[in-house]
This record gives sequence, structure tokens and C-alpha cells, in this order.
Amino acid sequence: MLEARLEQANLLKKVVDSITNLVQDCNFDCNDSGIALQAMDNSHVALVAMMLRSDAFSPFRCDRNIALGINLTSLTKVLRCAQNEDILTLKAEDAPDVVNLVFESAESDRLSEYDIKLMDIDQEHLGIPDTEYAASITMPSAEFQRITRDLLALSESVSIECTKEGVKFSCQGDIGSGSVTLRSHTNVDNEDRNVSIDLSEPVSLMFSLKYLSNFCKASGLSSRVKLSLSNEVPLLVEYALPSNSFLRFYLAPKIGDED
Amino acid sequence: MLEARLEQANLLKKVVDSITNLVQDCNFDCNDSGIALQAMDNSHVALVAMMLRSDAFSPFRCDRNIALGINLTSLTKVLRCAQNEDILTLKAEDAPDVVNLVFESAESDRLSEYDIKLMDIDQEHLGIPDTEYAASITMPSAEFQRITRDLLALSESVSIECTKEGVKFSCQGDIGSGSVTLRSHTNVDNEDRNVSIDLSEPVSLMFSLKYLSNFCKASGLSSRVKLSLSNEVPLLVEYALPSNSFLRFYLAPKIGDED
DNA sequence: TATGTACGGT
DNA sequence: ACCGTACATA
Repeated sequence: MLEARLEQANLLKKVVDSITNLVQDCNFDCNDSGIALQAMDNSHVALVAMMLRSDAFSPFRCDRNIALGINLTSLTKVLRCAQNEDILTLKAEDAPDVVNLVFESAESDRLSEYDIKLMDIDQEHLGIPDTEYAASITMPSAEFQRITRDLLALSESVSIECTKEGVKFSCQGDIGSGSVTLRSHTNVDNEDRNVSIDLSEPVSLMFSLKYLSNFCKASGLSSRVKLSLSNEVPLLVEYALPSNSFLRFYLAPKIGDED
Repeated sequence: MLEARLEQANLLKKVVDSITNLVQDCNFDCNDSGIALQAMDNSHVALVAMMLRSDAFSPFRCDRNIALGINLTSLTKVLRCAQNEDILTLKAEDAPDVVNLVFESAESDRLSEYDIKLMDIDQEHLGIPDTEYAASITMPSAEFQRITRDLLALSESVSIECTKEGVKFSCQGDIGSGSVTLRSHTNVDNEDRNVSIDLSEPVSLMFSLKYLSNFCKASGLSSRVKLSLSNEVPLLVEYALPSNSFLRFYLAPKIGDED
């Protein structure tokens, strides 16, 4: 059986809000190391991979591998029933029909409980190779969100060009063109505002802004985001979560880039 | 060529936000004295006239007269890409296809650049006579905004009656009627709250509240607004901007007033 | 359902 | 002045 207690119901809420636009139904794969999720979006252009390690829960118990096939719209509806500081406990049997969610108020004066029916989902489990990327950029997640939002006003695609000195996001559209250039810099006072670039080789790739701005709905999960790029390889957009957990998005580049 | 640097990108943002409900496309007429704009709304009831004098920019350079025909929705999209304290530089060639907007962060660690395609706009340039008005009222812009918003809940039209002693805004509607009367008064402590009236002859005119409340979107540009009226002549609503610049709205009175 | 705009609160 | 929420629209 599974029993996993999460002090911040909000964490799961934000994760699900961040991916519900990309994925309708998916398996939450539970085992003794934690709860993992991996799913491609409908058009098979993007992939979401989440890992909530057992350390993120207290306590965490999972005797066997269990795949919980959940409709994310249903899960969203139930998670909306949690209040802001509620503590969430996920429970399931070993061969479950339902997953059980219990919300406790911090003061334990209120307890809500929901069951969501499970579904069988064909797992198309992709091994994601542990790529060495040519460039990785770590920057404020709010800034990345702002850039994708701004450029989306002009175009559907953005070109990301990265050199040792900086990164340039640019696009062309019907009403005109735009670009935002960030220089790699370190701010001693406020590390959260740093833009740091780790690069072995310059890269230039083009991506769908619609997807990127969908990924950015995860900005509330972490003040920082890491973009990892190599030419002709999917972009990795990663939000670090507490206890070495993470939410990662992969997005295939647009071919015929630089048009 | 034109090159005009505005410390407060926000100023242009607010101006454009204030008029975008009235005008879709219009020319920004640039010459060595500054940047001017004049446009009628679609139904030819209202007229907007803006003047940003060269002194409002630093530096300002404009060698020749250039008319920049801009779609205000596009301009709004691009201006939304400015962050709050960004410095804006407008650039254009002498016979331009595009206008170039550059946003610099105060710390210069971010530079965004946008091009907006220009359009040819038939200029219906009205000479606006420099009328001597029978009455002019200067009052807090927030107060005028509040009055138009309140009365709009009751009616589509407002009657403005002004005497030496005060000004009365009144309306009748289906659910009832309402009026707000302001007495001319001087507040030594807080000049911004003064209501001052300069009158040679009493006036009584009726105007569309919809338009007035649209004009009031400019309230953020100035704490004060000046209303100038003469019988049977368009109302002038004026917001003073820094460096002797201004944003003015003209609105024809409703005929058959006092109904 | 998602996006863009408007408003009110902090 | 900024952010977040709420409403309305597409």
C-alpha cells in the first residue's frame, strides 16, 4: 500500500496546474523511492517528467510498485478542495481502484477526504538519456516567464541563441519583431537574480512559444529555472523542487530553425 | 532620422492605454519640436490630441518631419514588454518601414528590442482653433474619474452646468437620477485637491458618459484635469504632462441637451 | 477551455 | 506602484 503525507498540499496543486494543459491522463508511478510521473503531450512534441522523492514526504510508505492512472482534470478538481495550508496524505491499496486524498488543516480541526477513480493507462515509458548539454542557463523563473509572455505577443516561435556572454531570445511576427538579450551576470546581493551560463559550445535553436509559456506555469514552484540546450536535441526546462525533487519539461526544437 | 529617449517608458504606455479605446491606428508626427498625435475616434465624436515635446526626451533628435503610422494594438503589445522602470528609446529612419523600440533595464543587464511595422494612414489633420472657453474647471483627475464612473451607473449622458460658484454634474436614468456638485475651493494644505473655476459666462452642456469615462483612463498621467467648456462647442479635457507636454480630448456636446 | 482585459487590494 | 484575482470573450 501507499501512504504519503505532504506538508504542503500546495506543492502538488501547483505541479498539477503546471502540467494539466499538456497532459489529460497519466500514471503516477509510486515505489519506495517516491512518486514519479512521465507523460508526453497529445501532439508528442513535449514531455513532462516529475519526480517527488520519498524525502519530500513524511512519512512515506510504499511497499510495492503501484501505477496510479489519474485523470488530471479530476485531480485538479479535488486539489481545489484543499485550503492553502492544508496537509495532504495520498493513500492507495496495492491493486487500487481509487486513490484517496486526505486534507487536514494545520490545526487539525478540519479533515476532508476524497477518492478519485483510477484508470488504466497505457504506459509509453521513455528512457530519457542523461544528456550532456552544450549549454545550460540558470535564471530567475519569473524572468523566463516574462520573456516567453512578451515574445508570444509577436510570434509563435522563439529562437534561443546562447554564447558564453549571454543568451538572446528573439522572434519575428506579423506586427514586427522583438528580442530580449540577457547577459550572464552575478549579483552578490541577490543570488536569485543571477543569470549564469555554463557553455561548452554555442547553440542556436528554435522553439514553440506556446509550449514554453505553458511550461512557465510552473514558475511558482521555484524562483529559478534551468534551460539546457544542445543543437538538434530537445530543450530541457527544469524547476527544482524541495528534497531533490524536480519538475522537468522537454521540448523538441522546431526544424528549419533560423527562418 | 528620429532618436528619442524617454526615461519613463511608462509615460508612453499610459498615454497609449488611454487612447487605444478610441483610436485603432494613427500617425505619430515627429519633428524637431517633439512627437505629436491627433486622431478622431471611429464615430467622429471625439478627438484626441497628444503632444510630447522634445524636452520630455533626453536626448531628442529628429532631423526631418516623419509620420509614423502605427497600429495602437500592436504598440500596446510591444509596450507591455517593457518592465516598469525601463528606459525607452524610439528610433526610426527618415523614410521608415518600421519603428524601433529599445527597452533598457536601469541596471543595463537586460536589453529588449522590438520593431513594429508601420502603415500608411490618411491624415485628416484638423486645425483645432485656440478657443477662448466660457468656463474652465481644474480639479483632481481622480475625482473627475470617480464622478463619471458613478454617473455611468445611472445613465449614458451627463449634464455639466458650471457657474462661478461651482460645477454640477447630473444625470437621469431608468433607476433614478444623480448629481454631484463641486464648489470652487482652495485647499492651502493640498493644492492637488483644489477645484478652481475660471468663468466668463455660465454654461450648461450634455455629454456622453461613455466617452468621458474613456478619457478618464488618462487619470494616471496627471493628478489634475482641466475641463474647458463653451456652449455649443466641444468640451476639452486636458491632462498636463511633464515638460509642457499634454494629452487632450475633445468631445462634441449632445444636441438636444437638458433632456 | 484558454486568453486577454479590468478592477480592487496590498 | 505592483500583483493577483475576477470577469468577459473567443
